[in-house]
Amino acid sequence: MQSEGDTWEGPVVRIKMGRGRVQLKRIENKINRQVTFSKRRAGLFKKAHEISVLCDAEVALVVFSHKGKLFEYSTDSCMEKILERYERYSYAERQLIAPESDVNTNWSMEYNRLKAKIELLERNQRTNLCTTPSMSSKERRRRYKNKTACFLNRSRRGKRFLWHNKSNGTSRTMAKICLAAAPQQHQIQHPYMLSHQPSPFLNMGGLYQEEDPMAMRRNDLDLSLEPVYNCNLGCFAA
Amino acid sequence: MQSEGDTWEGPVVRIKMGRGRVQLKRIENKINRQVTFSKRRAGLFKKAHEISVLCDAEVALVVFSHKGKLFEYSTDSCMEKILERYERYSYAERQLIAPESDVNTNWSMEYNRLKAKIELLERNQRTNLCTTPSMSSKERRRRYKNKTACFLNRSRRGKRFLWHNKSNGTSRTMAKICLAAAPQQHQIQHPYMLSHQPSPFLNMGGLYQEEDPMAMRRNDLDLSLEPVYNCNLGCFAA
DNA sequence: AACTATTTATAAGA
DNA sequence: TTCTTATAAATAGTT
Repeated sequence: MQSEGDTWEGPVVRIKMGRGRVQLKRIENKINRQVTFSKRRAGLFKKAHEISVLCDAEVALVVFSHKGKLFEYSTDSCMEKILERYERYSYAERQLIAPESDVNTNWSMEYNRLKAKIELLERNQRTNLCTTPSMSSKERRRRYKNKTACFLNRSRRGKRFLWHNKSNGTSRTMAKICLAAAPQQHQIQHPYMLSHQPSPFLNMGGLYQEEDPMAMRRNDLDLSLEPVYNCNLGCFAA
Repeated sequence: MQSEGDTWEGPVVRIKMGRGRVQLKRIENKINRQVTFSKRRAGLFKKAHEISVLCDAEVALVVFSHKGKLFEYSTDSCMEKILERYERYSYAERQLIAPESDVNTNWSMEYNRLKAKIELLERNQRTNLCTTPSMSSKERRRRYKNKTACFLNRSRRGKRFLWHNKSNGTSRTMAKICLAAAPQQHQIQHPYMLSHQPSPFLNMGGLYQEEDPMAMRRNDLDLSLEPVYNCNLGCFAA
């Protein structure tokens, strides 16, 4: 793309980077969009990592490409924990904002009761990781997932993950990895620094299309109440 | 901080930006850390927004400052939806990783039952926005917050959020807002572009301290496999 | 909050 | 994809 002369009036909707100029709007050219996505994604992840380290912040970053490929980054505390913390925060936030609203005390109480119960169940589940024989295949799979999740969580909780960069023969310690899963490829790569050297990991065929609108429903909000707001949520503690 | 001469060997752990040089490690000076956090956060959010627009990507970014203040950014599709999508991906992923596991069906069933119930209750809550008269002030505040969140979410889900930049008299269309909740302040601001013009929104007292060390644990390894593999995960669709 | 000296990020092009 | 390069953007240290 050639620059269109030297005029440059810069409303917020325009940005200029490197050579040429770009409008802050969707890049129509598929190839360019893909290239830009790769470059900027790497830059974004790098920035996320830097701020987390320099400023001791907790960061969770989720990116879905236009094609539905997932890329994620999170600080040591792990994605799930950060998202849980986020939910808790949002929850508390919402509560704070709407301090006067009273009507259904009953279901409100019940609501809390269920939450507390769920908290317990979740813990239990993490500990036992088991399912009953009468469950449906779907349910079974869900259980399975949970189990795996626990396993992963445990791994995450441990020391950092060591990844060997085969490209140059050196090994680097990376706290985070960027896992990209797509119809035709699945790779683990360093979201920053090593972003130019993706390491093939899994490669599976198949197409995934998000077609069921209900499938978009949230995993029930995972309002895991946890200790962070111990003062406010103490009542929910198991 | 003065540059220490002109030598510059750049291992991965070092970065140089602007004047001076910086090691990619926690900034010990509290003031500097805070300033750097603000600047980089603005930059990070801006980048996140840019990639989402330019590449038509869906982005969710959650940042907790060292002090526990929350900052968030998400594309139009809204944070909750993106996180839901993320959960689904991760879920399918885990399923793929650990396809064999099953044992406690009973509590498992109960667990799901409760979840479904909560789902309903949550919807109900969003509709009614009420609290019981017997709740503590803290609890009341939490309810309140919830209410506002709902409002915000609704705004987000609708067309873009219009924000008037009073500084220059022009109005800009911003899809996202940055919601910062903290002990001493609560504000909504544009995470990018307008990051230097925070708009006071709410200001509430209260102290929030992240004291639980476990809450800081990291996740390393987020092996999210995602639904991209419909062949494998189609069965998980609701 | 501004101001810059510099470095980093990146759009094109190869 | 990956590298190179010209330039714009980001930002550390200052004011």
